[in-house]
Amino acid sequence: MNGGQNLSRRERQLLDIVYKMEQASAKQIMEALNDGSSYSTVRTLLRKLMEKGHIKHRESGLKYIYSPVLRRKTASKRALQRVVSTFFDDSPLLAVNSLLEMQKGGISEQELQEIEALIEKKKQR
Amino acid sequence: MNGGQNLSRRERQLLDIVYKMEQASAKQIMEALNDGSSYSTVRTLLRKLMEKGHIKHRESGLKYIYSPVLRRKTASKRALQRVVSTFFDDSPLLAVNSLLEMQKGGISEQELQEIEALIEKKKQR
DNA sequence: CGGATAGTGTTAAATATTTAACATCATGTT
DNA sequence: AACATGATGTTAAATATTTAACACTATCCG
Repeated sequence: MNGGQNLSRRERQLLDIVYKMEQASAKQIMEALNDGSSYSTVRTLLRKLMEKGHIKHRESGLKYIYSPVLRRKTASKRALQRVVSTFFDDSPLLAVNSLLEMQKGGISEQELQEIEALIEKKKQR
Repeated sequence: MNGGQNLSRRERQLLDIVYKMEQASAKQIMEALNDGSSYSTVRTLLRKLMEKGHIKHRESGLKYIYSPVLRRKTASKRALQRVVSTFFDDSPLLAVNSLLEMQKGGISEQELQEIEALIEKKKQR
């Protein structure tokens, strides 16, 4: 059996959906998956994610609404850290550079200015 | 059997190491893993990554040196895209913000200026 | 009530992953 | 030559993942 931290491929996939949606029922998650997975399958995976402590659920009427245990901010930092470590030699700068170049949902003039404002703010500390 | 794209947990772990190191022998990868995995185990995983088309090898004397098939830049963009999509509502701006706050290997005054320079450059297009 | 519907709980078979043993082959050394 | 060394090639057992069937429970509706 598996201690608790590592996630299988499918578990990771489901967990990412839960993070993305913030809150979702098993059915919504099944729909988000959008492969042919059965409802049973999805629920089995959700149960395992619960057992491993990655998600929790609350009852909403009859059904469960699932949500992540870690705050999104915490999880996102870890995810970014991993990418920065793997692909950018641990340099957030290089990662920022790559983000600036990102096509899809590219960064607008306006957003560039917001980033500059963030930087100015950060400099002052 | 598995078509070719999806990576198991362990395969992903190995592939990340290969991306990080750019080039490595099976032995180096085994050392980088730094759990008790046997040499055989590592090689089996490398073979699967080859079969799936994620890495290639060249012969160096007697042994193989493994390296990624995708250019690091391509792979890193995909990885960032995934994180931005999962955790930042598809907003690179929010991701940049998070990177600026990153503790480990924090961004120096100097680097902040470099980022500003990048932004200026980008604005001019 | 009685049946349809929409959910959960449990369990087990099918499949994939993970691990590593064992065989082999080339090279350098005594 | 004979042996140790350091690598690869092949194969199979152990384990984990993945899938889904089936049983069950509550609510809604005619």
